[in-house]
Amino acid sequence: MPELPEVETTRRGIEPHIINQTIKNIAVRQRSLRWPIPKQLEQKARNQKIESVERRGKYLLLRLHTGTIILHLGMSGSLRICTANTPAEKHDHVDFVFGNNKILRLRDPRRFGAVLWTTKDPEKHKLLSPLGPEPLEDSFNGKYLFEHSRKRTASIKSLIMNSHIVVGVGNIYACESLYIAGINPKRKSGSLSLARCEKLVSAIKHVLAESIEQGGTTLRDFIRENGEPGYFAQKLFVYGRAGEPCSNCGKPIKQIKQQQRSTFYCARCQK
DNA sequence: AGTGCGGCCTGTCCGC
DNA sequence: TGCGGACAGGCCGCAC
Repeated sequence: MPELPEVETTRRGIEPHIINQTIKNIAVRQRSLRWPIPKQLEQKARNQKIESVERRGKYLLLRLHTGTIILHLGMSGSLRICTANTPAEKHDHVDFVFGNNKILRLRDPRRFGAVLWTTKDPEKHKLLSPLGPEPLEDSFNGKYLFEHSRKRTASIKSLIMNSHIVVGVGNIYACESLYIAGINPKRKSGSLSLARCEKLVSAIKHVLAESIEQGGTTLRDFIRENGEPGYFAQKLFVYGRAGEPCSNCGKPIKQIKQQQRSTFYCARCQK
């Protein structure tokens, strides 16, 4: 479910409630997520203070003095701030209970998400170390994308969704960025000119930044830490709009499959 | 090394 | 109503 804007919206939402707060208890109701929640997590993190709430790609990092809790929301995960009065529901797998009586509660029906623990620099963790640059930072630019797309035969859509190239771009924002840049999602990565790489990078930055401003995209079940939806869905040009007229040329938006994922695009405007 | 699939899960929706 | 199948904001770990 969540792409970078949804994860960043979540990060901003939870940070003020838990920063500098001490974890009094961790209640794990379901340990079997994408990987099992490590047994030592509760003991290692208990009575530790949250020193920072950071994001790297779609991972959230809760830094403690002795280590870091790594969270990933997978396809269906969400985090909410609540209190002990709020009864845990079916898919509420983990509660982090704080000294201020607030609870950070992880819900994840499909259990593609993860809760991990590392004592190293989290950037050196095996899941984080191969990640590409943050899309909103200057190191992700047209020249970078151009150089990393040379001689590649994979479609440009799969390239920008590859977290080893750039993090945070999921299925919705890949479709939207390619539409804004006027690039056909099926185009081979290696065939893009430098100018078109620059255009695509600008589109990615624009779409992600605007979605963060709107609190992310809620299609069905994404919720913020306070239970509110995000409002970017009303600004989507192509995602989920198969058959609707292209807002530029009026031709119906096409839906195809790439890498077993739906792609939405305009065959006239995207070449 | 790069590419493309299978698989992990549950919930929802659609057609019969 | 019930049932089967397709589909859903991700991404690792394999084969080739």
